[in-house]
Amino acid sequence: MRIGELAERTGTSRRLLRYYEEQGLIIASRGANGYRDYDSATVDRVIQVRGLLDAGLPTRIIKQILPCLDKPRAIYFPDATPEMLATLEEERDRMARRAECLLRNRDAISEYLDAVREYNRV
Amino acid sequence: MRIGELAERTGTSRRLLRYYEEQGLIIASRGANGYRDYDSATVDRVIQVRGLLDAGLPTRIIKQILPCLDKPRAIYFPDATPEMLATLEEERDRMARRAECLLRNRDAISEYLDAVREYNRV
DNA sequence: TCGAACCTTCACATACGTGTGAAGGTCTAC
DNA sequence: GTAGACCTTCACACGTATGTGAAGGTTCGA
Repeated sequence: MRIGELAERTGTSRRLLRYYEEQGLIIASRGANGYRDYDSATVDRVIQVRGLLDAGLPTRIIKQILPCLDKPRAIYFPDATPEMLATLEEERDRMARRAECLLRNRDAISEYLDAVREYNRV
Repeated sequence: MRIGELAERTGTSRRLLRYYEEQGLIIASRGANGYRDYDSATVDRVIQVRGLLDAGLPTRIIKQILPCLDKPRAIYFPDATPEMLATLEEERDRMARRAECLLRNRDAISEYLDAVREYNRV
């Protein structure tokens, strides 16, 4: 698949797809003419990357957690240094805290909306 | 409380506290000398704002959801226009999606870490 | 064979959160 | 009264994710 199709299927501009590649978040092989050629699994990968970016993670961190997300495990574990594992744990906890924060505030909004609806009903 | 104390109690630079005020996220009264004077509740407010910023929300959105977060309700509901309510619902759902994404990826990281530990144990 | 629609790289631009420093006013303690 | 610690506004700068456009090569259908 070429970049135009990937862009359409992920709702992402070509510019950003090239940027994600530059940041090491996706990879593309090249045809004889230099055009990028994407594996169909890249669609899910891009969607996942966008979700994480939208959740506030910078590309630098996303790149670090991507190896965890491949199923089945493509990476052989000996590659994982203790520092990498520590970073991952830290980042995992950070994500949990972010999620908690979001859910707490989501609940507050819901509660507020309920109160407003109640008010308007009377 | 003046800006220095608030900065220390929230772990936030003075520069950012002024920025948050400029963005309408916190308010400060002014002493006769022009110094900002903060209510003690501002500490929690700043911490909440930082959590939301860290979770990827821009100040523009945070400003919109802040009225939901005051307890007890300081805002009288008639102020809430239908458009505001729609925006809030939308943003609430967006936050839920972000949280989901984070939790899903947190789980994937945990799983990966478990697998690595298992590998290293053998 | 020509034009449209795709692709390439390169580069400049913007919004946003944040850092930093200048130039100057205020307060407190010695 | 002066030194130091606080405050003020203003402005320039940076990193990151993104937009946009130029200049040019490729592919494909009429």
